[in-house]
Parts: sequence; C-alpha cells; structure tokens
Amino acid sequence: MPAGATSCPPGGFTLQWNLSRGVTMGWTTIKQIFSDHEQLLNQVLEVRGWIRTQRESKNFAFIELNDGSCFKNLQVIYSDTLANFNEAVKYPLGSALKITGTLVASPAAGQPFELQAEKIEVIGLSALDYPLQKKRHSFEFLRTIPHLRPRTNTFMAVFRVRSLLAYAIHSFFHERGFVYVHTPIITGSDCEGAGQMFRVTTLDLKNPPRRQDSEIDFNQDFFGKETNLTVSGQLNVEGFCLAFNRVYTFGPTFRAENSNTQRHASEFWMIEPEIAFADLGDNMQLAEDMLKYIIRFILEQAPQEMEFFNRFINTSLLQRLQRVLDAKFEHITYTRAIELLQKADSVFTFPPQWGSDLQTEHERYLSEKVFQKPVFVTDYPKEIKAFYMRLNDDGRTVAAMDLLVPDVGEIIGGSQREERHGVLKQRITEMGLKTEDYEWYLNLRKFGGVPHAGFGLGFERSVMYLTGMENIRDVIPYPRTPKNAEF
RNA sequence: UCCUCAGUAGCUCAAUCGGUAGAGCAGAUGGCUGUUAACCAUAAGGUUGGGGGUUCAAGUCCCUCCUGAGGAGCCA
Repeated sequence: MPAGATSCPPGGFTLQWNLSRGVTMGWTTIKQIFSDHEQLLNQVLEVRGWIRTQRESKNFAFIELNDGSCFKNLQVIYSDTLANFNEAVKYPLGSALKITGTLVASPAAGQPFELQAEKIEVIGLSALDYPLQKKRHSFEFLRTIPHLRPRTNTFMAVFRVRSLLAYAIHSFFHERGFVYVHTPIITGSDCEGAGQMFRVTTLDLKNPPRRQDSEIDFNQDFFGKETNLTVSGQLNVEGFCLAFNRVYTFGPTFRAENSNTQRHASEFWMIEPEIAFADLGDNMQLAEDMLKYIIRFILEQAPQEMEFFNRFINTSLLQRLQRVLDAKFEHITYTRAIELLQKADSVFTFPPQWGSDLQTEHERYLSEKVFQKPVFVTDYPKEIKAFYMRLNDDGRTVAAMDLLVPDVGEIIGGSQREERHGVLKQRITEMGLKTEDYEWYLNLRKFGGVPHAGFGLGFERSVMYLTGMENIRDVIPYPRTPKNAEF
C-alpha cells in the first residue's frame, strides 16, 4: 500500500545519487523535498522543473511544478513582491523554470508544504500553443503528441512503471542465476516460425539485381542472403541455455502482421527465459514466480503511480493484483478446457471443438468467468502448435502452456522443447519445413541435448496488466502499428 | 485483412424531419488576498477530414478515398 501522502517513494533520482557520482547539482529534487520535508522546512531551496499548471489572483499566484523526479508536483506560491510577478503569471504551461524559495508549511488543505518563491527565473519558455491543457485529454489525442504526453500524470506514471518493470525482470532473473543473452535483431533465417517479418535490405528497391530466372538476387544484398528483423530470440537462446543452464532474452521483437487491436504492436519487447534440465511443470512454476515477483516489486517501488491507476484508470486494479499475489494459479489441460467450454452456459460465436485453437471469447470465459484468476492451459493438439514443442506420450498433444489472465488475455506462451533428435526431425518434416534449415538447431540435440523449457512474456502486455491501461499504444513511448511510424 | 462506429473551433462535445454552425475548457483582455482542472466578466475563435453527387437548400442524404477507435483473425 502507498506510503503517506507526504512521501515520494523510490523510483526517482535523489541528491544522494548525484553526490555519490561526485556531482553537486546545486538544486533539490521534488522527490527529495517530499521525502525529507521535515528537515528541509524553513530552508531556502532551489528547484528546477516545468509548469504543470498555474493559478493566479491579483496579488499572488500558484504554480504546480514537476521536475520528473517523482510523480507528485510541488506547489509554489509567489506574490507581487517578486520583481517579475506580472511576467511570471503569464508564463505558459510547460515552461521550464528555476525557482529559489523557502519551504514552508502550507496554510491551506491539499498539500502539507509549499515553496514560498523568492526568485523565479525562466530556463525555457513554452509557447502559447502548448497542446496540453488544464483538463483531461483523450488518449487518442495524446497519441498524436507522443513527445509531449510523458508530461501528463497518466503517462508519467505509465512510463515510470515500464522502466521499473524492466528493472524488476532483470532483478528476478539475476537473483536466480540466469544469464542475460542478447540474441540478434537481424536474423538470417526465416525459420523462426509463423509471423510476417520485416525485410532488411540495402538493395535498390526500384531496381534490384536479378538472377537468370528473373528472381531478385539476394546474393548481392548486404549479407549475401535474405535477412529480416527477428520475431523471437527463442531458437537462438536455446543454444545458450544448453551452456549456461538458465538464460533469458529481453529485447525488441518485430511483427509485420496487419494487426489492428489494443493488444498488438509491430515493434514490442519480449522476455524469453529458457531453462535446462527442466520440464513443463518447472516452466510454469517459473512463470508464476516471475509474475508474482514483478507485481510485488512494482507495488513496493511505485505506490503513488499504482494508487493513481487504481483511482483513475481501473478502480479494481489493486484488488486484482492482490488476488494474483494471493492465488495459486490454476492449471487445466486443453482437453479439459474444451469440455468445460462445451458445457458452459454461455453461447459462443465459435463453438469450442477439440483440435481447434481457443478463441479469444473462450480464453476470456475461462480466465474471467470460470476461474477469475490466472490459468495455465496445457497440452494442446500438436497440429496447432509449433514444431519445437515436445510431443507428449499420447502422440497427439504437445507439452505447451499458455497463461491466460483476466482482462488482458494471453500474456505468456511457452513449452517444453522437443529434446529427442529423431522426434524433432520428424516433427519438422511433418509441419512441412525443411530439415536443412534447422541443422544447427537439431545439432543442439545431437551434442548433449537435455530436456529444457521456456516461455515468452510480452513486456507491453505486462505493463498493461500492471497499470490497467487498455491499449498497447499507450504503454509504448513511440508506438509502431500498421500505418503509424510517426516521430 | 474483415465487420461496426466515428471525424464539427487548439481540446472535449452539441446542432430535432435536410432550412442562418453552438457550448465548456484552453488562448487573449480586465477583475479578484489561499488557489487545488480556481472563480467572475468581455471580446475573439469555423473551407463541418479530402473529392464527387442529389437538392431551391447538405454538418445532416448517396458514392469514393483518407484517418482514428472498437471487435475478429494472428499472436506476445
């Protein structure tokens, strides 16, 4: 739960941090004022930040200043005894100021203390057509100004949580001995599985070199072959898993699918852990531990932001997250899930049927109606899953798992990998793929292969789940979606 | 990519059956001694997304394109 109203918890920078780097910056952060206001009371301080809002009367005025160090604003009061009072009341919203004044107890309700300004200097004036106003803006409008929206409460909270969440993920894995592997962004193989890829080329698109048969001659391209942006680091990281035992990737991923939904972006980040000497059960335990760890981490490190989300974005957010922390995640096989869905009272647009993939409406029913908490669905028919997933003894299902969470849907997808050389080779052929494209991958089974497993976690979907934000475009600084790569 | 809805002042929205395009906020000017999205007053602010059509008359009806949102598929 959030600390008292006067604290500004971890997540911003501090003067101590500056001093430890041998830099005396000479001004005080708002974060520090909120945490040390009792000692700082009646002292003269300098602050630097941007005007969030300003209210003026005839002889005095208030500025709410935000310096990015913490979620809260500092109320600054100044009177017409200031030499530049008449100019100051006209400084537009968004202007950057350097203010010197005394920290005093506030006589009015709403804030325990305020800065009594003695000097207000402009560092950078804002123009009169500053798009952000003293009112609520729609997310759609703010998406048109992604370079300015981090100056709003919601987006300042979102992107601080996003930053902390990345830290939480590294922290979780490093505490458990995982090695962080940077798999390539540019990939030379198109064997990473389904998903349209973005071509990477230096060829002249207006006049590409042709072979005898008039096909484009990629031998003359930069890498001497066709290359694309990666859609997953999994296959690559498996090699490192069989050396380091516990590894993970965390980096950008690119999908050229023409997806227009709240949950899809063309460029997004993915976390892919891979563990050796492990089966599907170990894999699911890791996923559950990780999800709970990052929730706990964010609740502790960003209480003000989380309180804000709970008030203005989704009023059941904190309750929902607390329930996840308290719950033991549910486990259910695909076959059982189909049975449950077929017996359900709800009428589905697509009747559930063994052999077909679960529809969004089915997933929502399971996580939101039946269990009302995260649920792992396991052991899918082999035909609807990737070739590298381990074939179960029944010969018709594979050791796959999807984690479905209420409101967001599929947040994690993973599997135990097929470690048996012969079975894997046969699966590649069955799926209509060419074994020669997977020689190096098959080699991992030839040279000391062991049972191993892993999963992929959509980073943005995690941010959405933790903040209650409903559109992926609002948790990415500069989102890329079909027909949108501005800025 | 498919389905549905939407696009009117800088922003958020209104405009009845097709009949002179309005309000709040922001911005401007003036007022106000403790404000919290401050408040009060005044003036200003428009090629109704682009193009074409029907009509005496189109923000409104038709066609088309563009853009956005929601849903579906694909997935993370």
